[in-house]
Amino acid sequence: MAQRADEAVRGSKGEHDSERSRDRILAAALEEFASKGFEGTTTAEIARRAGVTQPLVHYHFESKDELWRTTVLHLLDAAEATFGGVLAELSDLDHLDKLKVLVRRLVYFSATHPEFGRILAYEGAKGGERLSWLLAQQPASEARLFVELLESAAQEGVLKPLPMAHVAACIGAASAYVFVIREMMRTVYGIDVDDPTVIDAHANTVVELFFHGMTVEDASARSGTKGAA
Amino acid sequence: MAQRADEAVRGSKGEHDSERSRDRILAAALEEFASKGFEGTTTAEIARRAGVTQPLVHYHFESKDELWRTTVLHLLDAAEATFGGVLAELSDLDHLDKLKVLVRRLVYFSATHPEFGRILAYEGAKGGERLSWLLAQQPASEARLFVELLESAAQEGVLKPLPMAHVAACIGAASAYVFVIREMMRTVYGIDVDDPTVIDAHANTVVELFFHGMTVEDASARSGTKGAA
DNA sequence: GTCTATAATCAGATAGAC
DNA sequence: GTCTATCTGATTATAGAC
Repeated sequence: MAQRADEAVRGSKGEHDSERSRDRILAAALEEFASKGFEGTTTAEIARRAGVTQPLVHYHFESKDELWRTTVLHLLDAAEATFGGVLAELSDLDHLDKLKVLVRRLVYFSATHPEFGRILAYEGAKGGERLSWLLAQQPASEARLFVELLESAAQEGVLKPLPMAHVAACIGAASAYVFVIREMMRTVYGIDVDDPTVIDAHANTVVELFFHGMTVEDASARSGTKGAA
Repeated sequence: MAQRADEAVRGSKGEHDSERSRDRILAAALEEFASKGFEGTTTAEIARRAGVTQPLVHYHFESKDELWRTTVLHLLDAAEATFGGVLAELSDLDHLDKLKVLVRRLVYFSATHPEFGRILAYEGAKGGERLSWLLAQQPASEARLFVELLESAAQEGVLKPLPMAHVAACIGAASAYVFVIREMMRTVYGIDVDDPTVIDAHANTVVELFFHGMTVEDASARSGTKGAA
């Protein structure tokens, strides 16, 4: 289902010996682009991180721009693997339960691929050709389904009539942000967002917040909303 | 209340004629640093934007690093002007109403100073000296008061017992994100986040979401189940 | 205070040996 | 497939004229 980011499917396992260097460059590029943005990233630093020389980057990927696109395609593949077909799988659930599963999956994806949120924030702020290209890719445009699901749920009466583009942006932001600003969470709160316990706590918190709010609403005050510690 | 970002208070109005160039450089630097990050920004582009020559940037500000710090101090001054002493002003309100006012003010600040969210996301992801410096400034450390207020409210029983560092991060992210990714909101949803109507809608949405949730909670539900459009 | 000119370094990309 | 060497242009910063 996912579009392959690279050129072709290898015939067998280690067919080309140097697959390793290429992959290492790609992994290094992901880190660099996510932490310094496109303009702030240098191919020399990517090469250093990957343990190869700078010209090798240009051998495996024509240009810095092409390397960025390949990097983003890999991220979109991962997103597709996480979200592709999820609505079909969940067709038995009602809208509210579908949404809860999706939100939990979004938190999990953000935790395991914080680079995606970083790159999206970086390019989404700036605009330009790279953003247009990114948004034109299939998995990105499928994100609209999330908004549509929210709108369906509202029409059904299980969600309040809110501007769902805003709601979707809020959920996306709240799900991803603590993982995007990893270093800041560590410095300010001493929280390690790579800790599975923390990821779980965040998922629970996000679901509770967006579905029921943080206010203790009523008289019959429910005690434990689970998971929060 | 705010610490002055610049070196001194001018004696009178146009004392030094060229205040204008300096200010234009600072404004240009804000745009550039926010949209391309520190590493991706060049002093030449800042100069071009400000309509001056590149060496003038170094005349008014020693180095690129120093220019970045001055830029951030101006942002922190604006934050201080928006939030400084707000808790004192609101001392008559109960915790819940205080929080609602703060959240609305946060949305408003994020809308009028989207550069702050961008720079914070950029540096917060990367870590390093600039982030440490930023977090050590007064207005940044005062942000902890927000978490403390959340915790007080929870102890009082008006908020659910949730991990408030996560809650604060979620609120901050949801408040700021749509303004951070301005270009993406325009491209994907056709929403102009500079429109005062949109800012208002976002504030209302954020308050509703975080305080009461998006679910229609109650018993007197409509069982509609109309066709899921 | 602002400019032109320029130094010194760094960036992306290519050529060619192995 | 990977390296060394290198070209060209950009980038930060300084020097010095006006």
